[in-house]
Amino acid sequence: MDAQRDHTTIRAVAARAGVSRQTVSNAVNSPERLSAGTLARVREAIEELDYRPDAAALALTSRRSRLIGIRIGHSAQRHPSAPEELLREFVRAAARYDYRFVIFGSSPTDADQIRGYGEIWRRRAVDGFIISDGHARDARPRWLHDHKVPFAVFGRPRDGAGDDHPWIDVDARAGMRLVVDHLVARGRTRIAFLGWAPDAAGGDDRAAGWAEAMASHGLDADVTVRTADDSVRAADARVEALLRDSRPHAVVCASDRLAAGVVRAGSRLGLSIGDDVLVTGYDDAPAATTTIPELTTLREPFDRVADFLVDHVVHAAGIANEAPPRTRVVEPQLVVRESTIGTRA
Amino acid sequence: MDAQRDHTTIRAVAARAGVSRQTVSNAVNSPERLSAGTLARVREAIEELDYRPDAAALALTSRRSRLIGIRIGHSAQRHPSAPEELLREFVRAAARYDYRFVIFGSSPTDADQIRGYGEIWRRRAVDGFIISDGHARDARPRWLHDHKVPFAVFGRPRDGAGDDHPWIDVDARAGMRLVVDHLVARGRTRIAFLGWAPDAAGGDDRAAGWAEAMASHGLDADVTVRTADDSVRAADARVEALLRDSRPHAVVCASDRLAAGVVRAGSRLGLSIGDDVLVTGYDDAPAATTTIPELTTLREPFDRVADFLVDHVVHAAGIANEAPPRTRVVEPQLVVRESTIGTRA
DNA sequence: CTGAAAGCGCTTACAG
DNA sequence: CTGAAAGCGCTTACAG
Repeated sequence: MDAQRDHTTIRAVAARAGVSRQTVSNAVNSPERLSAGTLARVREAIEELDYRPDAAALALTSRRSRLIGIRIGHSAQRHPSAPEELLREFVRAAARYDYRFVIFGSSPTDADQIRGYGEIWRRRAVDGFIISDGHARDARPRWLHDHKVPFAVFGRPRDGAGDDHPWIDVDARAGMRLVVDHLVARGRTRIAFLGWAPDAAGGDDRAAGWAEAMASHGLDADVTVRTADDSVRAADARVEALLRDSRPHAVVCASDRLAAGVVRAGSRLGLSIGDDVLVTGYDDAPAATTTIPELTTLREPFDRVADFLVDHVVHAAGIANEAPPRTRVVEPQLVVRESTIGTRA
Repeated sequence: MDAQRDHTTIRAVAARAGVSRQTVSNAVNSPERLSAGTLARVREAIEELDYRPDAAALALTSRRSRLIGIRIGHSAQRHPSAPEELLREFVRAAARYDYRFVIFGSSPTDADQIRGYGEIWRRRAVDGFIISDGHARDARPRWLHDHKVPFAVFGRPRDGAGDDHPWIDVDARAGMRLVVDHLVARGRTRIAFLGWAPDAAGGDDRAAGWAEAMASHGLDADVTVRTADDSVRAADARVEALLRDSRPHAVVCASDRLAAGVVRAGSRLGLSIGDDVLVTGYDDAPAATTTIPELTTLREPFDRVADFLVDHVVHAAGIANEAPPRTRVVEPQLVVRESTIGTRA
């Protein structure tokens, strides 16, 4: 049962090398203090015994767990709080500092999550948190800030909330401009928008971006439909009348799942998606490549997002690294597929 | 920078309650040893100061991190090593014991992963591991077993590998029987199978299960197609000839993505999926509900899988809980959707 | 350059 | 019932 018995400790290495424990510690942390001979001897012992410093002891003395906390589960918005692809980038980014991620669950409400942060923080089980699903009227940043917990947020503060914490966001407006420009270049002018019910979440930037881009081309931005949730089924049901009555040349969607619903509804109505009507998604989620035709969409640069967020938390935890700027906005990338250029292209 | 300064320690609680530090420890761990009065006083102090024992100190004295390691990323098979839904269940299951998960990355090769396990284990950064993507000729269980690391595997050992470690698996054969029975009940007899190239991964059980179920109905199991990878595109390309030449009544697929490819190809050929030809998937992944029509599929009981695996690791780490049986096989559940009953149903 | 001392925050025996 | 002692595995000053 007690599988933890036979770990090599610093004591064993010291005995093997014929030095004191402090000298072994110095060999690991301040090798320049040792004579070449001693250093070589200690290193050999470390090698032979395959010694690694104990994580708990290290955390206790350094007051640093080398762990970052992140919640997984549904978010207050319609997306998972941390899609797998993003999680993967977090792990990669943290590994640059020999940090790892601890995942925990909780309900999507801010209050429950704050309780969770508090519980973990009081135990000093992590060095900080990343909030991967920042939203409007978000109570979490303030709490973390007030409690002096290192953290950084994916998603900009809204409703005039202060910029008193680090955040990074994707410029959805710039993304929507790419989309609309692309559709206009394909000769479409009657371009509708399908989004979620307004609620100050990220979706509103997507809607606003579409409207702005339309205006910049001198086009009317008056055909808009909203669904209650981010589901294929809801989009399908909600968009059918639009497709039939307004006869748009293209439908710009706030997500790939919504776009998949448009593809469904359009196909059922006998429209050729990518020819009769162009459809675009957002996120480059798995749904973008399971439809017929595949979806033109916008991909967020998760790698840069993860680097930024991890850099901040690690820095706030006292690890020496270049202090990143307090905030940053990055642009999504247009991924062109059949849903806007047709299958015969 | 040093945000970690103002944590409440056991010393502060002791001072506040006017007792020694051990007495505070006893109040937390062995309350029955204290007199009612002292206990109340200590508890009040804990409450007022919002004290929680330090995780690192606890880990150091108890030799238990209350952390389980799991790798995320691509697997040697065609699936992600731990889809988000499964990860969520892991987190829930671990929380029952006040355990959490640490995630780390690595390439999909066994050798790299073993290196990773070793690195983490030597530091005693976790109490054990869960392998969520056990496969044939899997070198990881042996290594972990030989090094006395607590672990449990999702996926049964193959190639006559010993049952010397805990594992749980989903009975794909039983699942395929449900699928074939369902199709036969819908009056179909010419039932084809679309799977992956044989490679001793889990996919082979799915193929074998289909063949067995066919035989049990006295049906020929001779129409089979294999793709190189688990992609919609590959399935689409690969299945077109089958659909055209063999004219099956139904296509049973080894995954939802493959099934989505069949839906694509079938629709392009003018076949009505769910009527002319029935299609089934496997996994109840997001892809299952983004196709038109939505896919009948098999869902694996991730909740029971997670409970089993966590119970084992936690038990091996010395936490008192009921020792689960060494191995277990659970059955998937048939989820019937339009792809086998038509949209007019 | 190397090691004896003290301490990180806690727990487990063990006296009193 | 309560507290003084020793220790978990390490590191950081600080003597020598």
